[in-house]
Amino acid sequence: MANIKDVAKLANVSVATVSRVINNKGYVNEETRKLVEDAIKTLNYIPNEFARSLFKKVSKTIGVIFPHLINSFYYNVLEGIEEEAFNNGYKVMICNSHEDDIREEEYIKQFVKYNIDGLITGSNSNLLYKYRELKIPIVSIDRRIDADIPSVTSDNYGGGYLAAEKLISSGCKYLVHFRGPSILLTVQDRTRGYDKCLSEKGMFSWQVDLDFLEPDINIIRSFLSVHEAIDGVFCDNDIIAAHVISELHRMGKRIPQDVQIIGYDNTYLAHLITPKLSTVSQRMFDIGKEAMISLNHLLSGEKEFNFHKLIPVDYISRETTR
Amino acid sequence: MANIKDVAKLANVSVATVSRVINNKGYVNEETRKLVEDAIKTLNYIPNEFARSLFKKVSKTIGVIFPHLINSFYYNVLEGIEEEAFNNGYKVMICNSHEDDIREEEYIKQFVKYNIDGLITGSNSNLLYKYRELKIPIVSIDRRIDADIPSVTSDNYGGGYLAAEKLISSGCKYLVHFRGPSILLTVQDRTRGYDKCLSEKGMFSWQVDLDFLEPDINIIRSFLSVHEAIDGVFCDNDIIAAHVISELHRMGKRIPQDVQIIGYDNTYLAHLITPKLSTVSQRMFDIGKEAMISLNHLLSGEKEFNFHKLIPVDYISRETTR
DNA sequence: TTGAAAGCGCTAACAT
DNA sequence: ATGTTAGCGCTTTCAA
Repeated sequence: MANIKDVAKLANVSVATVSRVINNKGYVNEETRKLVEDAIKTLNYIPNEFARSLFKKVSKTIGVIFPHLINSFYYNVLEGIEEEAFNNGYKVMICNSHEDDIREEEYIKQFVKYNIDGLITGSNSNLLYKYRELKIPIVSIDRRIDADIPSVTSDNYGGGYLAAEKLISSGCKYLVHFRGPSILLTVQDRTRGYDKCLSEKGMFSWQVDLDFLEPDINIIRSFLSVHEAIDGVFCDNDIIAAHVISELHRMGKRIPQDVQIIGYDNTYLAHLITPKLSTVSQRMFDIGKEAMISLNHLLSGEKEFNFHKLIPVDYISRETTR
Repeated sequence: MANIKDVAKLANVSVATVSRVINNKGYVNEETRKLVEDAIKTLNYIPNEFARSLFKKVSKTIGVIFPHLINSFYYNVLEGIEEEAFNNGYKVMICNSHEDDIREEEYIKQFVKYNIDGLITGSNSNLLYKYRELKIPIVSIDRRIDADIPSVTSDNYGGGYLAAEKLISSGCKYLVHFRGPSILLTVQDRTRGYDKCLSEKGMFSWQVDLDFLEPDINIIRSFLSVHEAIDGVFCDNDIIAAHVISELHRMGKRIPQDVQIIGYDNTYLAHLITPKLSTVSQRMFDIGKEAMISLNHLLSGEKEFNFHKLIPVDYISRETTR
């Protein structure tokens, strides 16, 4: 692998000149530039980023901390981050914390070793103080850690509100919210939005906690059998909604005539099941992209931007609502 | 951020000694070691990996090239890679090529800038010669690039064979294979395995190409309406299988009495739809893990290992087969 | 057992 | 417009 000295020798100039050419900085004669560029080409020279970073103390790398990858939300967000990072010359180093603080700390150490310039975190941990020690710009996803740390959040409150509104305006009287684990902030926000709309309309709804990935079908079944009158269901993801639908089928209910259902996430599941699922869609790619845009602002010293971005959700009307 | 000099000063030793301590290399008195370790702790010192890499010419980083992230196969594999990499002190830098050669080349450049130690590629591009120029160990996923490049492949041939065998042994006579795009190697392999079993049993099957993510329902519908006798269907993923099932429902066919169906991938979709889908399951996490294990062998100079790993598939029997 | 010093590849004063 | 050189933080010979 050729280095800057080799190039300088071949082009018959000093390393400083080569440096000027590759960084497009300082005066350099057009002819010498040509000479250097030719040398670079023939030697297939690519500057060593380590040497550069060692001096400049920036790495053009950002770290991303996520609790999992196996979850459509995170890898879609990751795509958005990666896209925007790439366009700005940043590399992405991923940390999969597995919700494990020890592991996350280990990763944070890696991050300082590699001098990452910035951090995007979607972790649920309480390692904020560790993040701060890094003394680098941080952006938080789906959670407002602190007023001075920019965040990008999906409008969960709005999503909950929207779902309630749709259900009520299309005539539902007896509602249930099959939600995710209520320890999660996102779930709490959706519940608040949902409840807000309910109280505005003077309505009531049951709330049932379920696991996101493997919801307990027996809970759904027994709830539905006890509450025969239910005619409106809001589910915190499409998986739960799919289970509810198959349960209602078993019970001989017609959808959407007897019961209307709204899911969340608009996964491919939504248009696969019969009837096709009406659902609230999160703009995951945008969330990632916006997070990286915020980070970029921080990185370039810009202070005037929307510090706490709320990414809207979209309601996708299909066949499970009237 | 403290550096090695600060530590040396505080411990009243030379930087060389500190280096010996942090690398556990060379002679160092137990007492001095204690001194140094204390200094490291009080200063919260973490060695700068750039300076280290600059000298040692290894980065403890590997690159991963994937065509997408938005695809359960890739992010599950990524989890496996990440897990094993982390356990061996390697960081993962991801490259999302978007099936775009230009973009992939750009990333390869990034990789050399950062001196990555090894590469795992799941790309479908023809940039092998570019990879080779990197002069670093490479492992290929789901594709055997070349005899001298270790690969980790899911047993697609076996999966196809297995599906045919199950269908035939449970009495199917008129078969169809709704497969993915036949340009894909994985699809070709499954088809070969499937056909092999068929020819052994003296049977025949139709082959229909479909898109993996958004299969054209009209193609499925028209095929099924023309070929009324079909009683066995092998689908190259669960999404296609789900569409086939809803189509068969529409036609008034009973599953599995009239028609039996086998999917592929064992996504959560499989146990969500009614009836629950019998399917072929790929060990995605293992594929990633094994790829990193192979890379690790290469990285540590070991030459004696299984160069071309075939990861078995599992048949998951559910309600769409007899 | 420890320290001094050269050097990894690059950048940026400073000098010319 | 170009070259000389110190130094980024670390590792490793070599000498003591």
